[in-house]
Amino acid sequence: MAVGGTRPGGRTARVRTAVLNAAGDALVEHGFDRLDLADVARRAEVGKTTVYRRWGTVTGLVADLLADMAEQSLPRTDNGSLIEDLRANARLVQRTLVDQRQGALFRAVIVAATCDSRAAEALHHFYAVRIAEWTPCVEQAIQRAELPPGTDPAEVIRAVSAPLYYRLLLSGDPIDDATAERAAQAAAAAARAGVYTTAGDSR
Amino acid sequence: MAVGGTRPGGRTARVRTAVLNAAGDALVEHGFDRLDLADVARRAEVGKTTVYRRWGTVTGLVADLLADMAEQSLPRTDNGSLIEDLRANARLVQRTLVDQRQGALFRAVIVAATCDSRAAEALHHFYAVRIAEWTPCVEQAIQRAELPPGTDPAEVIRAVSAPLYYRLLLSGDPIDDATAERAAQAAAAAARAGVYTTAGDSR
DNA sequence: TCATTAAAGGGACTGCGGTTCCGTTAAGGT
DNA sequence: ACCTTAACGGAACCGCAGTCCCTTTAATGA
Repeated sequence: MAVGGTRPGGRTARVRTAVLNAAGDALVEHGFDRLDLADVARRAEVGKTTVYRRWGTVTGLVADLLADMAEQSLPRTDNGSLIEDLRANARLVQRTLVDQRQGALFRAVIVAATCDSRAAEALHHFYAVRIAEWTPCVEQAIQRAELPPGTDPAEVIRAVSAPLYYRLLLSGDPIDDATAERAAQAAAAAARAGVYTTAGDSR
Repeated sequence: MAVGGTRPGGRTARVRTAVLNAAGDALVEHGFDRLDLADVARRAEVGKTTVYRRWGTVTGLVADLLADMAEQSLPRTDNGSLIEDLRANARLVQRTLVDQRQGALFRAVIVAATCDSRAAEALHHFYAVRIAEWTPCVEQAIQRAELPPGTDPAEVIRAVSAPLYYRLLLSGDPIDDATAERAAQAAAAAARAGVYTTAGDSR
């Protein structure tokens, strides 16, 4: 007999992906604040009760959606030099944010994080992982003596993304190729100048 | 007789400030998604109907709140050198975002902008004005030959804020003095390296 | 001071997001 | 193949955010 234990079998998994996809669609169409769980259930061809039981709230659902997105992260490519690596990273982020669907999802997920602590935790984890994936390229640059020793790798990677997100969320300016290029160049210039060394400030 | 025309007299203005203050309090306490207009009305000691009639939606109210915030912007100080000016700017933004009330308000306003086009417009205008206030310090730096000619002033100022907002919204890392200092130094280093020149890239 | 009329107030009403209850389906162990 | 039970589904139900309607207040001009 089947005593205790969770049941991650076929149906449950199928429902989860269906609901997560539907939630993504609904978010892209209506945005975070107009998200109706009953509508998600309808799109997923799933009982409304199921959605409420398993996810409960909009932020809970979005948090799970984020966890799902985190699983399918593409590995970074090695491009030989710091600036090439940072450029590749900037382009990747740019493409993601500009993409109709992905951009809307990111906006929704960020919004959810400001409202709900679980979503916030998921988001912070997501970015911690993403950043960690790219830190090796900075470490390599330090070994190549492209950057001063003691440079904080994570800070360099974050510096590449920051201007792009600034445009996405605050200024509304387009996130074009030139923006990505500038973001990569700026991070590289600041890093070379020793701004991100943990020890101290070297002008 | 009083024919036509709006009536911006005492009571109306009094109601507006009362509601805006109450909305701010409620936002700080509950956050954007838990904002209830009836609750705002209660706090403002104003009829629920009035709030719905004049602002209609949560995003509408937040948009007006932002417009109100835009009016009371403090003028920038002149600190003699580029790095000192950027440092002052970074500190100002840092203080604002760290402040319990202001930080929550900014988060709410940014969230509203992702949901509602009017709020988005208000937000973009707000930052355009804020940025414009600080561009003179970059222009002065160009004249002093601290920066290469052709440097885009707005881009430099945005570069200072971007890492701070990144922490506020995405990573959740603390926005401390060191962060502000690094933001100012990084923007200055990138600008000196010619990253923000419109002409082209001077590595 | 008085007439006029924006604008605010109060309270009943309603549509819908979210919950509850209970019957049905299928995963998975034996 | 069969039994057990986690998980899903349908539908009635409920409370409250948002609307409507009508009354009251006070800003403004003559």
